[in-house]
Amino acid sequence: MTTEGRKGRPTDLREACVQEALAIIGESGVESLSLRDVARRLGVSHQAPYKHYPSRDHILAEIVSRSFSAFAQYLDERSKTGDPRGDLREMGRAYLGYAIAQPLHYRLMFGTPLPDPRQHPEMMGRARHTFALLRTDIARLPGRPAESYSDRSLDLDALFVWSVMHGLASILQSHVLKTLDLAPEVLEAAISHALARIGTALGVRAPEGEPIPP
Amino acid sequence: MTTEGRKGRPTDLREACVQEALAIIGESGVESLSLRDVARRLGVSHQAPYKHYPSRDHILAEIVSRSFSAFAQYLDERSKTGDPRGDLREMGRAYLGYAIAQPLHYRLMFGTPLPDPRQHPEMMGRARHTFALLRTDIARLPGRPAESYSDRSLDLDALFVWSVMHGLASILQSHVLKTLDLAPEVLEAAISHALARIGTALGVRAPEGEPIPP
DNA sequence: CAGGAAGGTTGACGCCGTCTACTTCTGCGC
DNA sequence: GCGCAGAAGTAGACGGCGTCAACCTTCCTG
Repeated sequence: MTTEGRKGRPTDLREACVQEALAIIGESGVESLSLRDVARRLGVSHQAPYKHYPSRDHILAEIVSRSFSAFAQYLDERSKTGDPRGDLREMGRAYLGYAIAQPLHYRLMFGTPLPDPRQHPEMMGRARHTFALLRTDIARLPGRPAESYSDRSLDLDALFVWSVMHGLASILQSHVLKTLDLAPEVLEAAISHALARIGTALGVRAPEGEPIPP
Repeated sequence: MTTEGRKGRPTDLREACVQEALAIIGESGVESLSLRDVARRLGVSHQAPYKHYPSRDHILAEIVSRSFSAFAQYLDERSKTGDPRGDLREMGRAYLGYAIAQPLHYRLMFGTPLPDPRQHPEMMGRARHTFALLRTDIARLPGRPAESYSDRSLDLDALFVWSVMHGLASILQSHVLKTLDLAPEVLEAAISHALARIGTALGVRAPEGEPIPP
């Protein structure tokens, strides 16, 4: 192994900076991330990180890139039911579960202005991959013969489904939500309800006797 | 009138600070807003704003509050068709239109961590008002007899519709979207498509011969 | 062995928010 | 008419930030 967990001057400072920055973001969010703090926590001078990253934006891009990787991997590892309807639902659950479990990392990916994307193609590749996962799951839904389902309709529906998930993920974490004084049961049921509504919107009928999946 | 448009030492510095800060946010976003810059642009010492606001967060809260007011007013002034389906669609259009026309103000309201909401109740009142507008429009939809439509279902559907709109608004402005290389027609049609899908999701059938409203 | 690059250090600059102390103006009670 | 309190504005300082520049080690290589 080439890195040490923490402290005692890491042998691989470049990697240690990323890890420490990830930890800081997970604790208190992107906006409170400072390279000086990273250096301080690593017991290293405030300029040391600059030997490995030209600027704060560059280390941020690296972190965003890894967040996308972790997110994509998480979505890929979701439980697969074999049933297209179930698969899409599990995808939605995985998406929202991640957003709620890692709110600061989620915000990092989708909630803050990113550094110039053209300079970080692999980060963008991960984003495309995630969208492709969603697109595939939707394409497999029953009642939608592939031949009558043009690419554009598919893109539009993927965009729609993504909007619901991203919107709900953002809203569930937003300060605004707390002032609405919604009943706790409403908040608990919000995800299942939204996923069921997505099913309805896409014309997928739940089998009889299965009103709303738990 | 008690304020001057710009320059020549405003008679009402408190108001002028808000206006200048709004302008800065509209130009370059919240994160680049600094009280020193505001003071500089107003030709006033860097401490002058602090005579009217205890901290940066307080002036920010004032601005967020006004953004909510403007947004709520905009939504209230949307065109009303008299038809519940059309009203909901126009509401969606107004919402997304505002988000796209004023991306930085929209991000200010929904995309950044807000100052402690409990200290700014009127700001929260505006947010509640907006949600109530949406709730009312949904309650009026046909095919949903009021008696069988419990408050919780209504809340859940309002949350769902809001998720779509907020999600789409965010995604259409996100850097991530640009890397997906979607066809321009897809992007143009995205809003209408999402609004139509909302209709389907809520069980509202479009009249025959009206596939997707323009 | 010379030399040079990679990696780390110290110091400085100009930004920022914020604290404190000083001035200037204004209105009000006496 | 006077004095004085308080509001409004100014000036300076502090620490934190990102970043630039200069310097020092260490170690690998031609």
